[in-house]
Amino acid sequence: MKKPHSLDEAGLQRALAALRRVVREKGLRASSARERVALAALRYGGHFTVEDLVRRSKDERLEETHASTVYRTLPLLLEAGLLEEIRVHRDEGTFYERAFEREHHDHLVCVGCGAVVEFHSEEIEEVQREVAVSFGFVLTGHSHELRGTCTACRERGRESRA
Amino acid sequence: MKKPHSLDEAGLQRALAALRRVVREKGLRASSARERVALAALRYGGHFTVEDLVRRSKDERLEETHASTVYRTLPLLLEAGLLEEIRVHRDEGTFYERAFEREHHDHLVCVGCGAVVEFHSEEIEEVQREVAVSFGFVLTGHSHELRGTCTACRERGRESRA
DNA sequence: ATATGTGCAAAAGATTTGCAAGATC
DNA sequence: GATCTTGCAAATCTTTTGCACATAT
Repeated sequence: MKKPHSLDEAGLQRALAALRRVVREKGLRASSARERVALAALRYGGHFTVEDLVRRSKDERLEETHASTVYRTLPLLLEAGLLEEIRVHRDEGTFYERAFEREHHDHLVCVGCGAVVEFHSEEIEEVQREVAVSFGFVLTGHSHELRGTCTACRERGRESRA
Repeated sequence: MKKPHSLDEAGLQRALAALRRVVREKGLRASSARERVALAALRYGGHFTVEDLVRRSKDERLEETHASTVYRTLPLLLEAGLLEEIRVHRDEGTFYERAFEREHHDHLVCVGCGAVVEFHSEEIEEVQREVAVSFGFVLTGHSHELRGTCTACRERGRESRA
């Protein structure tokens, strides 16, 4: 269970700067609620939902940010490259994870116990680019999730069948 | 725009047989509603939603199958290998496509116009298996979607910026 | 006969939207 | 001051569930 090292203070500032840049480009205005959500998201260790952000977006005065505001802010955070949407986790809703200043990775999920492993394959990334080019596309992103059963779950299966 | 050739009558029968096998294995019973949904799905050319299946699941007497029944049937169709769930298409809901007797493929989507291209890379499939093995997993499935901008959309962008 | 399947309505979730009040440029 | 933002409530949408009746084994 590798814990993703979090951004330090300087990293947070760079991330906020990236957000402000996008906000400015779009002719929008600075707002503290938006930055509260961004900080909550950037500080989050693993995968999180909108609900999680609502709860953790409290500031010193314990002001929460409403869910609708979080929903309105998310597209900006994605566009600024602070977060990525992920589709791991079975039923439950939509999850996100930090993308800013973090190496890209995809996920391998156990359909038995839900364990999630991160992986990265430069070979796959390369083939993806080739595929895109061959169809005249310029890649802007991708999502790639592998599903399978982990060793532990296969053992468990064997027992219960015995 | 390559149209996926559809299953012929014999193929439909093989698919229904696969469904019946799963149904029997689970100790469930034969039902015509389930087969109506299966047929509607198998006959569908491209990508479709639950709503689409409801509309097209009419039989000779124009009996529709209720959405709740479609929802209850889908897991069986997936398990029987008749369909696959896909995550292409931006906002809109969940889509499915036929998987039975059809070569596996993934999708490349244009974020500008929504065009969807199917691709297949044996090299990627191979690396996926290697990755899974390296983490002690046995693969049961995956979803892989590339996003980018197609040639036409890039041209359009250039014009409007001009 | 008994257990499963289906239609229908209601419930449950997640996300979006309209609006009045508050913040920013 | 004009315009963007936010909180809040209500509206939407998709999917799930409870139940009474229909159907299959």
